[in-house]
Amino acid sequence: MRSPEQLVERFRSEGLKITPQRQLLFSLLHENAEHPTAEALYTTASAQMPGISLRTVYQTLTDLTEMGELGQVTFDGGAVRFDPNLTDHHHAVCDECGAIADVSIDHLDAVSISEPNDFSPSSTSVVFHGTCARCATPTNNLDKPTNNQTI
Amino acid sequence: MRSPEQLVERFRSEGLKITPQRQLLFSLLHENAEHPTAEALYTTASAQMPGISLRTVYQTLTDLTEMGELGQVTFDGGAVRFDPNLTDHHHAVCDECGAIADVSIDHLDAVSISEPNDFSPSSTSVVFHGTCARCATPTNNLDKPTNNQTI
DNA sequence: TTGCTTATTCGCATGATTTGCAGATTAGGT
DNA sequence: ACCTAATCTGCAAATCATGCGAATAAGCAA
Repeated sequence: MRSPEQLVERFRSEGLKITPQRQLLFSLLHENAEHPTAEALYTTASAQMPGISLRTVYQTLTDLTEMGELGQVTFDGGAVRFDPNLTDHHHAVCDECGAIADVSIDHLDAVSISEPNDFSPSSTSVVFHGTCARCATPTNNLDKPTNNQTI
Repeated sequence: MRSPEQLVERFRSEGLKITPQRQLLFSLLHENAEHPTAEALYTTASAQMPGISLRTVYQTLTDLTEMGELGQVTFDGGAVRFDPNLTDHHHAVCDECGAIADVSIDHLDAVSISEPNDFSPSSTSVVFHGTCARCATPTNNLDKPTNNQTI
C-alpha cells in the first residue's frame, strides 16, 4: 500500500474525498504488518476516533482492496485479514499465538505440479504453520500475546 | 478417509451408533474429490434422504474431522470445504469455474523461508490459482460448470 | 419381541462476519 | 456562505456455523 500522503493524492485525483476516517485508516494500515481484521482495525480506530463506524471501516477496506492498494488473506476459515504489503510474499502462521508474519521464500520456482499435469497455475501462495520465534523462546513469554486472533 | 465399511467398524468400536444419515454421508464423502461444502453435501444428501437435517450434516462432518478422518480447507474466505483425501497433497483452484483439484507437487522440500529466519514451520501448504484443463480447452465448454462454487 | 438406555437427529435460536440500504452529514468546489 | 455529490452511520439482512433441548432411534439385554 502506498503512503498515506500518496493515497490522499490518488483519492483526490480520482475525485474521492479526503475524510478524517479515511486518513486515520490510511495511517493505521500504512506499514502495518499485523494482518489485522476489520474488527481489529475498528477497535484501534475507535480509540483514536470514537464514533467511527464499523461500516466505514469495512467500506474503506473494500475500496482500498478494489483499488489494488490492499491485499486480503484468510487462514483456516477465520475473518478476512488485510495486508498492505503488496510485494511478492507469503505467510507464516504461528499456531501458538496466532501471529501472522510475512515471509519471503527461496526456490519457489522449483516447485511444480506433478499431478495432474493439465492445470495452468497463474499464481502460487504458500502458507507455513508452525511456531514463531517469540513463542519458541522459553524466556520473555510474559508479555506474549495470547491466541486472540482466531487462527 | 477410510471406506464406509471401515468407518462403520470404527464407529461401532467406539460405541457410536450407525445411523442411516451417517452411512449416507460416509458414502457421499468416500473418494469424493470435489471438496464439497457442508451445504453442497446437504443438497446431495437431501436428494437421497429427504428430511435429513443440515444440522446433522454439520455434526457428522465435525465428528469425522475430529476423528481425523476428514480434512478441512478454505479458500479466499469462502465456506469450509471437506476433503476426504488424507494423503500429503495440495490444491489448485480454478479461477474460472471454482473447481478445486488435489495436486501433488515436486521439490517442495527445496522451498525455504529466507526472511525472517526465526520461524520454525511444521507444515507447509501450497495453493495454486489458475485455469483448469476443462476451462482452458475452448471446445466442450457447453456443459462446463459455471462458477457456482464461491471461490 | 419388548423395553431400556443413551447416542443421535432435528429445528430453532444464536453468534460471527460481512454487505445492503437510506437518511443524515460533510468535503470540496463555486 | 452555499450546493451537490460523496461519504458516514446505524440498522436490517445474508451467510456460515454452532449451541441447546426435545424428540427420536440405535443397540443391547431380557
